[in-house]
Amino acid sequence: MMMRLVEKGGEAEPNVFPGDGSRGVPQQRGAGSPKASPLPLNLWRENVPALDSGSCRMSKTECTEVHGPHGDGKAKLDDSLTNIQWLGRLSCQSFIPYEEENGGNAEPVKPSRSSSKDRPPYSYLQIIQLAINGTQTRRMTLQQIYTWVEEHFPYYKYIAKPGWKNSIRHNLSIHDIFVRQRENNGKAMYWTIKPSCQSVSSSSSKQAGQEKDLAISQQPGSKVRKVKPILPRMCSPYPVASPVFVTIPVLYQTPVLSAITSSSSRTRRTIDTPIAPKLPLLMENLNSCPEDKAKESTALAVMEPQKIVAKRWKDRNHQQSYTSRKANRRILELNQPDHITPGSTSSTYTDKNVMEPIYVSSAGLTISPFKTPVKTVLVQGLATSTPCRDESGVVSPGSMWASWRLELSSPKLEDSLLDCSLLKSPTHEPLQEIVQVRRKSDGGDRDLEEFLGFSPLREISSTDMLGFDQQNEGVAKIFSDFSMPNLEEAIDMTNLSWAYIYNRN
Amino acid sequence: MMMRLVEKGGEAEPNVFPGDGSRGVPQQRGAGSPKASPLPLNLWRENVPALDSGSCRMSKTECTEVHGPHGDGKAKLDDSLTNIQWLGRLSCQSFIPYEEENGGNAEPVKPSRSSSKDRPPYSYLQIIQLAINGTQTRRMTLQQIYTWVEEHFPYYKYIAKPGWKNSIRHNLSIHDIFVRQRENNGKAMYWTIKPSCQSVSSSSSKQAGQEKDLAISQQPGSKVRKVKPILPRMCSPYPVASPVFVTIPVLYQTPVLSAITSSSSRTRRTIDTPIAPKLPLLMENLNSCPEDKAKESTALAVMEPQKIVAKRWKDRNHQQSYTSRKANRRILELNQPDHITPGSTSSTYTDKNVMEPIYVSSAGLTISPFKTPVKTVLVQGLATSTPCRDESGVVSPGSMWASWRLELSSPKLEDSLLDCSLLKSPTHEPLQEIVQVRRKSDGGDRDLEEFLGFSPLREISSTDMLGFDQQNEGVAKIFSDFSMPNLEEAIDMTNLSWAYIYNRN
DNA sequence: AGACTGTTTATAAACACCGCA
DNA sequence: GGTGCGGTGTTTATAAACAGT
Ligand SMILES: [Mg+2]
Ligand SMILES: [Mg+2]
Repeated sequence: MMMRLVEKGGEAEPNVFPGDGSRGVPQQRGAGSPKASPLPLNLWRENVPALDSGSCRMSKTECTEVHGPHGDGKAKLDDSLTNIQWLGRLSCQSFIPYEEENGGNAEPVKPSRSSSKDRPPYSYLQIIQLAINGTQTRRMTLQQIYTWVEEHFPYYKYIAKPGWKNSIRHNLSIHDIFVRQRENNGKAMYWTIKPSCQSVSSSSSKQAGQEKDLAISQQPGSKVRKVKPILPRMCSPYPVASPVFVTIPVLYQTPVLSAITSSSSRTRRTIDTPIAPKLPLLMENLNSCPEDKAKESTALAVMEPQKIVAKRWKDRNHQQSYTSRKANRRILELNQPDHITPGSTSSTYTDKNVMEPIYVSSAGLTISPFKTPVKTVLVQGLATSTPCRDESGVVSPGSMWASWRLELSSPKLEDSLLDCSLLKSPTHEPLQEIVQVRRKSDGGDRDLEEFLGFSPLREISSTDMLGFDQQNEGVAKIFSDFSMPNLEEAIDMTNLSWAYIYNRN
Repeated sequence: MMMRLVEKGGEAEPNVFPGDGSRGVPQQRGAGSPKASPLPLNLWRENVPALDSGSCRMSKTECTEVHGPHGDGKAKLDDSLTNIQWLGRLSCQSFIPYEEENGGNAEPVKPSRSSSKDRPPYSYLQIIQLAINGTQTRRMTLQQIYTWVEEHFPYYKYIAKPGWKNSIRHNLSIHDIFVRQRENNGKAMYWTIKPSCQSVSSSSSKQAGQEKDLAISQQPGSKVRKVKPILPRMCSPYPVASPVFVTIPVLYQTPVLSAITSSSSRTRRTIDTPIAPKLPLLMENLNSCPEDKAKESTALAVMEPQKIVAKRWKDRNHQQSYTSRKANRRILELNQPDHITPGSTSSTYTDKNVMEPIYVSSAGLTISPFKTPVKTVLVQGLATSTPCRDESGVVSPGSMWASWRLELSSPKLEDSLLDCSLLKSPTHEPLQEIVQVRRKSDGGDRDLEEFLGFSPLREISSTDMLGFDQQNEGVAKIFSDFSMPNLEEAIDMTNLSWAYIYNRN
């Protein structure tokens, strides 16, 4: 009797991690009914496959629709004795008490938290962008995305429930920055990233669902599974960065759209959101990173969980709650200057031309797909080509996340060029960008640096184009559809440079 | 000891249905831990509050953050003995076997399936549109939306878990057709519907999650809770309709964007999606519905579940699977004509000027917020002012859904006027619309009619504006932001009429 | 300080469509 | 040619985290 596993839409089961010692050991299924407990017992599979094996009685014939790791969609109906895909079946899941995870007695099979089998701190949105941007052609089939993810994040290959592929497809579908394209002559469908959205969305990373088990684990007396280490959401989109050294430009902000948006003074979001002026890319002020370095690895910024940062801040400030508005504002003030009109002489943000590494997206554009205003954030710059301190053994909160630096092959720069001059507003005014640069080690920042353990990096982020309030993605849609130059028109960007941000008024 | 219920983000508990007999009867909590079972036991609360009471031992002090039905946000910390909000606590949920629900012994407290306490067959997207469009000003605060929903759909007031408010907010946020506006002078935030999207999305209704329990219930030997009666997704957006009598226009379809989209012949979606030409609203060819009727009640189309339709079709065609492509295509061909170029003489869809009721959105525009192409669908027209047959007692599949006709106060027509002339493409070509009209009782339709039990209604649906492939919403965003006339500029639409769809070529 | 409001992500699921065997 | 099935893509529901008001 062959029964089909409808679970997870017939998605493939995760693979067995090589050298895990768990190969062939069936996973436990808890106390419920063996196959179809009406209760979704767990949201995450255990970090350690086959951690507890013993009471799992899943019959092999129950899983006929599993296939291999880099499934080409052809491995079907493998019910031979060598089929061990079902080993990691999600319902065969152990319930490790929360304390046990943090407890001293390290179980032998349990990998360290900084192991690469941990869940990466990137959202699906980011992961897909990383995948697609990691290719030369900047396009990928769905299967290629699957493969890339599995190869770069073993978590999805070995640990995650098969539903992660559903999530990949879901994210491809709902995010408009991902556009389906059909191969010129062939039949294959490729997923691409809209040129106008060429940046990793960066709210690194998921703030949702990541700790849905935490509340449960905090219930007294309840034995709960582990919380997957996913970083909480950070505020700022952070582009897929290649380090570029520029002279820090003046921080200007132009009230370009005050007439268009005509928002009342209460709509803080519209008003405070920096408007993106047209950013001229000139050569004078840029020390481009050596091309080989840029090509060798495009590092992605790694951030610490907000809670860790907040806790440190809290500890340092004597029980000051990290939810304190004042503290938050203090941090944000460092990151996001007030609205500065061109005429105003805000001494805090006057121009200081210092050579500093700045991370920009390869396109030099960061169009946020989100409605929340782009904020500069406390980010540890990791994209420098200098080798980072190796955290051998000790798993500090900082190093835990530092291990998630991605080694990505740098995409061809010319592939990502955006001809910004074609971006026009309906009133035929050229779009503008504002680049925010957070200054370093200035006054109160020192506190922050010390408490953070690193120097907050300057950051460039261009925000909502033309300030369409919360609908900037619509702008991107339109203009990308109409005004975007062909990707085939390769333009050498390696010699482009950032100029001073200018105020066109 | 006061503990805060984090469940559902502190959302209010549902109220007790008046005359339910369940007032004051605590809900059951199953066998798990009383308050915080780590397992999300149920996705839906039982249809019948306090259906099984006995083992619930939830203490009153556990629920301090519940507030009243039409919560004004002020009813907090009501832990008096009169507080019975916790009666319906979601975890106090009974597990009624699937058969028991359909079984003969009707439990006294269980309402009939066609009761208004059943879950309405509308998605949140639709519900919110219904709510907002039901007001004169076409805007609502969040609380007003809550209240409207509770008043119009008792399910949400008495049955649904408090998470439904979260879903409302979620839907307001993710759907770009909902735009936040601040009151001119005041502080209140209002939710509005973008004028360019003035239609009820009408994929009536949810196809997701609606039957997530069905698969479980089909597991042999597993006792499962009931399946909430939510209609599966229909294909076609169907506008919030006021019946308007027009002469059926010619079915034209203009390949306006063939140059712009430049999609290969494989991208079926792009090619087959009708392009929306500019729709001139003239007076000659329209017999507007009497205003009083239109004002009295704007009915929404009620559709039958797709599965029911499909089953009937299947039964009628002797075991022909409803998944048969041929059958499906047969149906779809009736609904969606092939791409008709202006020059082509498609005799199937030539003009027949017959007076027929057509349901159009008050704005005369139906811009789909979806990527899937708009398809006309088998829809039972219920928006006529003639009283519909009352289904007293008997719950037929058809009448079950017919009971969900909404009695909505007709919104002011002048509020929804769209000045289409201002919709311009970036190439300054006026946008065009195509109106699809399905013809009635023509040839093969007779089969369909008979098997359906009603005459499929003609339907007007303009589709993707300018054919931005799957990104029409972006277009709407832009143009609504830039070119939409003020809503304050009231223009009398009651005398407007439909003209023949014309091909500007 | 806390409640309410709004945004984003994760996850599961239903289902349509399509290509292929 | 038909047909069934699996892969792909879209949409909805729900829960949750968390930021903003
Ligand atoms: Mg997409
Ligand atoms: Mg919205």
